Amino acid sequence: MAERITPRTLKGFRDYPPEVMIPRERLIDTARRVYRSYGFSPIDTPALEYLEILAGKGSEETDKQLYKFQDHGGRWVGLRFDLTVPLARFAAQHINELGVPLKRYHVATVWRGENTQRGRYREFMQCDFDTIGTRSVAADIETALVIHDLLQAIHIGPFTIHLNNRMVLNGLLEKLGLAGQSVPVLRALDKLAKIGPQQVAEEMVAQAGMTAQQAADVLKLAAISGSNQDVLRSLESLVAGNALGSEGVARLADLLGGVRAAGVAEERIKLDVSIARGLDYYTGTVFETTLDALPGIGSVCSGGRYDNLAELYTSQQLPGIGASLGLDRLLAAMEELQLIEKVSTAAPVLIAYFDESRLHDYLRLATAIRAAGIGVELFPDAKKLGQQLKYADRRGFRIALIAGGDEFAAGTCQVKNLAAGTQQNVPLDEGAGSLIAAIQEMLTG
RNA sequence: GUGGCUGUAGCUCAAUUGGUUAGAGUACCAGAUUGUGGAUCUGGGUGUUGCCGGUUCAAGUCCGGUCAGCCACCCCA
Repeated sequence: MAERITPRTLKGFRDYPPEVMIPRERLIDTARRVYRSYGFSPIDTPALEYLEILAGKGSEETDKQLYKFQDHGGRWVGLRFDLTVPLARFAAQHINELGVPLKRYHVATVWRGENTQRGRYREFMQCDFDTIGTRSVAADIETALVIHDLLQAIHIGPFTIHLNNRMVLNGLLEKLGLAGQSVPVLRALDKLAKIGPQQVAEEMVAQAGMTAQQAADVLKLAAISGSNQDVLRSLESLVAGNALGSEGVARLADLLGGVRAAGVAEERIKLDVSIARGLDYYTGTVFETTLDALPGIGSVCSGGRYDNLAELYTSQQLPGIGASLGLDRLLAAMEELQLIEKVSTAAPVLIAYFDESRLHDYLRLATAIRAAGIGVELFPDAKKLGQQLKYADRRGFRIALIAGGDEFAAGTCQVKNLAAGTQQNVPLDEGAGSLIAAIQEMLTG
């Protein structure tokens, strides 16, 4: 016997069986539909890019996580680790043909060679949407609305979109004479919920070179709470006299007003000065979205505004705003909330292969039902009916069609509702119209 | 990248602490009136105890390595 190769997957890489893939695709479809409804258009870019494009950001961490190698022509190449860098390159290369604003969405796989943990894999999918080429707060509002509609569309229950604006913090830092220290400050601030104000203050003193008083002043910002209007008022007085900070507060007010005008319920939106997002390229509005039922899993949709997306690749100024749906997290949440039905068939109807001499009749039936836009599977073997029904049940089919000699003689077909256990005899008329109507009624009812 | 925990059937777990042929539930397959599933009954073990090596008369059990998973740190563009 030949030596066998052990079937296995790489660390951090996953197989997706049907019952995982079906809800996954459904979620992605919903995201695409919502993105499109706002005029975002799909793009795609190569998985593999010149290493210099990907490594352009130059941070050590990036470099460590990047999958890189020499291709057959000796070129140094790497797998994309997010969709933002490819977008920047794409925009720099094509913006003159496409014009602004450029509204695109991109659903694609990315790779990071980082250490794995629950929910952190080396290959995963991102679902980004961005608006490039405008500073208008209208784009910020629209981004919030897309997040809102998306979460609404997946029926996952109440959620909260947390809003902040980097300009507020940067304005405050300017006022305190700490301009330029926003990166270490944000990094420390981001840990607030985890390690508490005391340790955050210590880290700020140690990492950002702040005095204890300055750290306390910054933490004062993070401690602001109350209704959105209360927060706005507190922020106004905190950054009073600083142009940047005041603009940030004004933009938050505009964003809030716009979202409200578009009909979003008040409780869906929360000004939250404590959210920072770890990413240091955000310069204005930042978003995080949590599920009220599962705050512990963190943000399921995050993003923000950046000043200059493509500065590494072009002299053209390309401001933008966008966000990314946390697909894996969202699916984990749906699983935990038991919103995912265990289904491993993509078609709702199974035709039992009952009578071997009737194969052509079954095929004609299937064709007619498919033509009506309904997915049908014909069981491939003329096994015992009980087994076929068991198969239908296990896979999660909704309806089984049963037709044998008796039915064909009477010119009918049995339509069986598998969940309810009920069934009815439907005449097989020309074009199977009655049958299709019965199926449709059963599927919607 | 650092440190810790774990790895037995598809899944959840057992195996008297090193003792001889690795078990149970569930799932799966076949059958129980060759036309009706989710129930019941019968039969079937489907496993290189993750992998490689070491210690020992004897290893699922102890040791080392490796691979994988989980947790914390780091980081998360």
